[in-house]
Amino acid sequence: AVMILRSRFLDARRKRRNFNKQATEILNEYFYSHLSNPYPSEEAKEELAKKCGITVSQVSNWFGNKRIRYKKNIGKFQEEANIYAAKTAVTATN
Amino acid sequence: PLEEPGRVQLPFPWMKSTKAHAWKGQWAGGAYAAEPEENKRTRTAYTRAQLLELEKEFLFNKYISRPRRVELAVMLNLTERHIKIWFQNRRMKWKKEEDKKRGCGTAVAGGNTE
DNA sequence: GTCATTTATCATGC
DNA sequence: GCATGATAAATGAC
Repeated sequence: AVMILRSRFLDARRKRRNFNKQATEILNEYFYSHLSNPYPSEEAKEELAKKCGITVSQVSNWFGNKRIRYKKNIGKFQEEANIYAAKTAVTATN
Repeated sequence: PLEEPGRVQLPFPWMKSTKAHAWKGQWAGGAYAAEPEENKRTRTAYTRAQLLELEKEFLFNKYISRPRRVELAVMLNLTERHIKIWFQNRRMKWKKEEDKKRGCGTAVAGGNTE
C-alpha cells in the first residue's frame, strides 16, 4: 500500500551517468570562452552535442546547470575559469 | 599597476538574478552585495492525488478550458494559475516525448528525398 | 498560446 | 559528503 508514494520512484528517469572527460572539456571550453554570454545558439548546441557524443537536450541541461551553479558561487569556479581562460587565450593571440 | 593579469571575470548581466531580490548593490566596480534570504522562488510540491487527476484530465484534453480549470482548481485545492502552468509544461513534455518516438523509425536528419 | 530558461529538487556517482 | 545530470514548477520573452 506504500508503493504509490514517491511519484518518481522506479521511473527510468533520473538515470544519470557522468559525461566523459573529453565532453566536459569541450563544454567547459565553450562556456568559459563565452562567459560574457554563455547561451549557445541552436546550431551551436547541435555542434556541441555532436562533438561531445550527447544529445542536444543534454547540452541544454549542462548549460542550464552550469550557469546557475556558476553564478551562485563564482568563487568556487575561479580556478576552473583560469584554466580554461588560459587555454583559449592561446588561440586568441593569433 | 594594480590590474590583475589573471583578470577576474566581470560580473556579466546574465549572472545577475532574474528576480530583483537577490542582489542589492548591483556591480559597482566589481563589488556586489548579496541580499540575504529575501524571497526564494517557491516550488509547489503537488501531491500524488493532484498529479493523478491532472494526468487523467490531460488524457482527455491536452488543452483545458477555463470553466473546467476553475472546477479542477477547486477540486484539487490549487489555483487556476497552477493548473494553467501545469498544462503548459505538460504539453511541452508531451511534445518532447512524441518527438523522441518519431525520430526513431523515420529518416533521421541529413534531409533529402522527401 | 509556445518555448527557452531559471530555479529547486531529486537521484545518482564516487 | 558534495559534484553532477535530469526532471519539473515557475518565469518571461514573444
